[in-house]
Amino acid sequence: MNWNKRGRREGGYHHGNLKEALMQAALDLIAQKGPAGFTFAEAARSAGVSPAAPYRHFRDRDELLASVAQQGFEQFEARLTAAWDDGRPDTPTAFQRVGKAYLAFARQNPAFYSAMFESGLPLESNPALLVASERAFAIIRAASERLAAMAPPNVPRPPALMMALHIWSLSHGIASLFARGDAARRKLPMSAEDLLEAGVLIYLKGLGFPTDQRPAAAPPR
Amino acid sequence: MNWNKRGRREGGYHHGNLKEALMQAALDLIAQKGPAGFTFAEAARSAGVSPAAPYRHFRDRDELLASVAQQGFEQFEARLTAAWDDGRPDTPTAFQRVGKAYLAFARQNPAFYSAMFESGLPLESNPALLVASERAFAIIRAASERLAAMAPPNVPRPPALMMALHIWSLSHGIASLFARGDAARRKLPMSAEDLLEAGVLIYLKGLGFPTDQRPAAAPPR
DNA sequence: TGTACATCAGTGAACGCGCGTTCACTGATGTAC
DNA sequence: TGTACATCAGTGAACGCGCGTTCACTGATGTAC
Repeated sequence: MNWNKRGRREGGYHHGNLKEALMQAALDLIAQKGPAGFTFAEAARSAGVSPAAPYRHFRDRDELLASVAQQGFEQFEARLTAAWDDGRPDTPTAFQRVGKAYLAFARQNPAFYSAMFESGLPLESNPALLVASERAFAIIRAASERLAAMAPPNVPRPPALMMALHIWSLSHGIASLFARGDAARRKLPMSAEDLLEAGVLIYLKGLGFPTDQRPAAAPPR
Repeated sequence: MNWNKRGRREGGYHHGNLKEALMQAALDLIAQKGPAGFTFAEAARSAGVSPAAPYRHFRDRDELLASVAQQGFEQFEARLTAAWDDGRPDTPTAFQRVGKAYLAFARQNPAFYSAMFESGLPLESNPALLVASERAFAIIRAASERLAAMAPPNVPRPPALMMALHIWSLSHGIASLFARGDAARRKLPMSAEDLLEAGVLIYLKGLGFPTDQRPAAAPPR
């Protein structure tokens, strides 16, 4: 196969890697000009193929965009999973790390982020996209389950799903407003990470968790 | 002036209301097809004028989009102000009502919402837009100030700016994920309003506010 | 191991279309006197 | 009150352009035997 690292073919008739190359091209174009600013034809051009070639791999522009968004969710899930690290070294530390990973992803992958959350793709008509998105959320939910299980005995055990939705929403709001990687980012008198960490700490305190989140013993499996 | 309620002129040479009519047309088109899916030419057509007419009022498509976003922020501010109602009948009630108004705006005005937050307009190059956006945020901030002033004497008084940023982010996250008025809305096993209210209550509890937020006396002016 | 052949993944030319933009123009409106 | 005139806010025709899409085609690849 004669294609190089950038996904540009070098001379052969067959590209060999066109689907990936088109998605990468779309991503680059989204990064430059927003989700609105990429066209099928331009993606083909920047992958070095004729304008008819993409039709072998995607029905239309929207299908390409949906593939990009789906790949984004998969990478997002992988990042969250890595950040969670199955709750090591302790649940509260790992929990906060997941939130940081959320912000880091938004900051480092603005094109993915807007394809995933701001491209207007309807989730109903993209079941694969919905599944990928739910898998990413499942990481936050699993982390919340583990944290909820750690609630002190004297307080009512918080519903993990609600916790997860609150944390997701807070992270998403901060990411969208203050930690986005593009020109629409709003200025903030502190780091987005600090804002999120403080918010999560206050929220957990409100649920009855002790202020010092470091447990004496290892968290329950 | 011979133009009717829909902003369509009825026969005269001069439209008389074209600027407003173009913004309304853009809003309708955004509602139908997302911020990406409207063109200068189409806005002109649906306002009933020639494709050259918009140039008398807007330099280009982006300037029209920015005007729409700015008008959106102004209406948003008005809604938040009305919801806040200067803290009546009491600060905590009014505070929660502001959050609800955030969600209601997102739900009822998806076109404005996406023009304001998801159109990728850089805030740096649109000072008027930034100002309009900050005015809307100022309502949340003023409400937070008043609430922070009500903190019980035995707890450290919370920084109102941080509070405002947390509430804004949480509201924005919930609105963007679960209360949007378009097809990208995610399903939720409860109402977005309930999710937000619960989140705010837990957050305020974490700051040391009493669980029952109704004060015995009227809040301080 | 070679060969014939089916299939895959691309080409490139062509098309109709709508967009953005410019231009000289003109009808309507407002105002100075 | 009338009139002349400047200005405003539109027209409509024209243009070049790039996009989406189709089509018959063809080079490359894989596989049956």
